[in-house]
Amino acid sequence: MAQSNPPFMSGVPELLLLRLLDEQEMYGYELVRSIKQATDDAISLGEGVIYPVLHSLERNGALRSKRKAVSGRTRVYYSLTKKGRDRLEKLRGEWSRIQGGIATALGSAANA
Amino acid sequence: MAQSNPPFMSGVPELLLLRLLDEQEMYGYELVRSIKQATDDAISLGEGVIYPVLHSLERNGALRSKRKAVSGRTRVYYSLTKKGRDRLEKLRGEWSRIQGGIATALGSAANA
DNA sequence: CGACCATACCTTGAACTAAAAGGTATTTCA
DNA sequence: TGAAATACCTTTTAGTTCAAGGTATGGTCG
Repeated sequence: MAQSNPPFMSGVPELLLLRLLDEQEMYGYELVRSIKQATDDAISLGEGVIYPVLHSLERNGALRSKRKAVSGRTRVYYSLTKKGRDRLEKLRGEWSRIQGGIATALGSAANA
Repeated sequence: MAQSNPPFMSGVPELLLLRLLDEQEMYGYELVRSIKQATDDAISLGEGVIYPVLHSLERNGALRSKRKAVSGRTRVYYSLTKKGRDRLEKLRGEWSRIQGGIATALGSAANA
């Protein structure tokens, strides 16, 4: 019946986002720049990635949002819930696993 | 006109494959198991991924292939060309960059 | 011998993700 | 006033991976 697992290394945008929000609440537009900056320009995710992820995380109860009006503009600030912190730890673990696997393959790899 | 860059962390299957072939020539079916093993089961790529990558790398001149008949069965062994080794180094660098970026974001990240 | 599983190649189709671009609205600054 | 930046959001397109199917030979076990 062809139900597909997610690609083996997705979840990184979600991971970065949760990591940053775990430290301080932020709004979407801000996260776009923050991610770029926090990764030393290695990763740059557009709004077309960020907003959908924020919305889906909120739907799942991993994030909570509150609107703030700042100088006439509306910002939607997101912060982690308990569920969000759990999710962060889970993704962190998954990432460490695949990152480690790749490192092993690239490094010693051989001598087999 | 909407020409899209590849997703920010693709190229990993290609990287693993080149890395293994750099050490010894192998055939597709063998690579499927090798990748799983070399990454400590962290990454498991199916034949549907491996074969197309092999073919496209060969088309680009990064791999060279030779058929061998082993006990009545035909195997297609692949090995790296100069171009393939260059490509390997390039991908290695790219990977190190994004991997590093993520590590930075996950680690210190904050205290900002 | 017949059935079945492993080996070995390959392709197709569906699912999922990310990239790019477009759309609305307000503020700031030249 | 007019352009650029802020801030939200969605839609379209493209690209990758996953799952499964399709062919064929060889070995194993009842």
